[in-house]
Amino acid sequence: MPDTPETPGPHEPSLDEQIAAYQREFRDLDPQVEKVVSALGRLNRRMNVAYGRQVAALGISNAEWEVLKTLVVSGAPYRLGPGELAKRLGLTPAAMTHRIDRMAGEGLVTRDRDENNRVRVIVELTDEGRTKWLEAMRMASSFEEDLLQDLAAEERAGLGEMLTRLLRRVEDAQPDAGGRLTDLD
Amino acid sequence: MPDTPETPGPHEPSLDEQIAAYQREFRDLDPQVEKVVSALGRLNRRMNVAYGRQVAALGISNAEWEVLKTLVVSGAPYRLGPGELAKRLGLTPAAMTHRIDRMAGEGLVTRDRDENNRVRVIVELTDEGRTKWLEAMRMASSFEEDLLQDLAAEERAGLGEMLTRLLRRVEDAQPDAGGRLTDLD
DNA sequence: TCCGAAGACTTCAACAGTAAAGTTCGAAGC
DNA sequence: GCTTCGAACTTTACTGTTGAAGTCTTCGGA
Repeated sequence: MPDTPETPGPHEPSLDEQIAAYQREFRDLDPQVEKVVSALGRLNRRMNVAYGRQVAALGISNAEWEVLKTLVVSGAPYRLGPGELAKRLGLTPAAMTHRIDRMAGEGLVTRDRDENNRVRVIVELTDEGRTKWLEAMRMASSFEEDLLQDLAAEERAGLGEMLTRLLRRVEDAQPDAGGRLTDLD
Repeated sequence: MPDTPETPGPHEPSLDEQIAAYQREFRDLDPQVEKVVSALGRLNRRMNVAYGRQVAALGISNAEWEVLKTLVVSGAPYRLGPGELAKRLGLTPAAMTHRIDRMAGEGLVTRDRDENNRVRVIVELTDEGRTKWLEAMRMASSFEEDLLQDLAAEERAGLGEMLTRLLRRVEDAQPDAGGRLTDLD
């Protein structure tokens, strides 16, 4: 026995190996379904690592980039309240408070009381924040185009269509799930 | 003016609205690419929420479920070291130590020193852990089949094939990214 | 007018994760 | 055989997130 007998296999399993292992333990598993789901999960994880690396070069974190994106999507004048931000980002209001603190300290956003309703707070993107978003977006979109390079135009269309169909299905199943990730019932 | 004038639009943007907003700020964006990427991200988030809800019913967290899955994939006798687990899960060894502590306390795994090499530690799935995995897997796979219900068999195949092609592309681009999520260069 | 309730954040304590330093055991050289 | 090096995990200090309690403002009724 030349190989280390006690070490099972210090070998990162491929997608197919993973699915085969599941099937050995759970006969009813549909390998085609599992392949889609597992590929989706792995792909997403790798992409987040890649995004993290890229935006780190701009001196921001993935978490901060998410806030910038949300404010940009809200459109000019790029203002949202902490509560609304928290809801869209899937965070608790407490976490949002802290994140805004940090980002305000870095000059990416401003935080002010709403003069019309002094209970509300307005978080607004600064010019610097908008610039960071643009730089991050440039890097991200070039990465994304590179990623999809091997897919023909009609494949991209089909892929986008199928994914949005799946998305619609989960959204219908859990109407509120745009909310907090921890909103577990 | 009946509507609140200062509130931009407390309205969760749809995928298409989001992409349209990006395009207003960044002309060079390819909407087809962005649609694929954004749908993928949203879908993944919703699915994680759904998984979290389901496994919570079994008294475990998503994080714990990931550990169970990794041990099951490793095959009988369901043993891996903390370091290997950490690498596969994208965690630091320190986080792994803590997570194993918790799971050992709950009886899902055991943690023992390797008698052949007392520097090493062996984490092994217990019967209870294996049962939990099976229950979680049952729920997950039925959720997943329901999710893919609207896709014809050939669509599922095409989707799986495209996703694995994308996965291969990111993996080639960052050969080590199976590692820690924070391994940002 | 005043009071009570609700809404929108913030604060606080506890928990999960990271980075870096510490510990322990095994292996390789002198 | 002793020592030094390195590998594998643990510990420590700090960051970010959660859940619950607290604060402040507004609104509606007595």
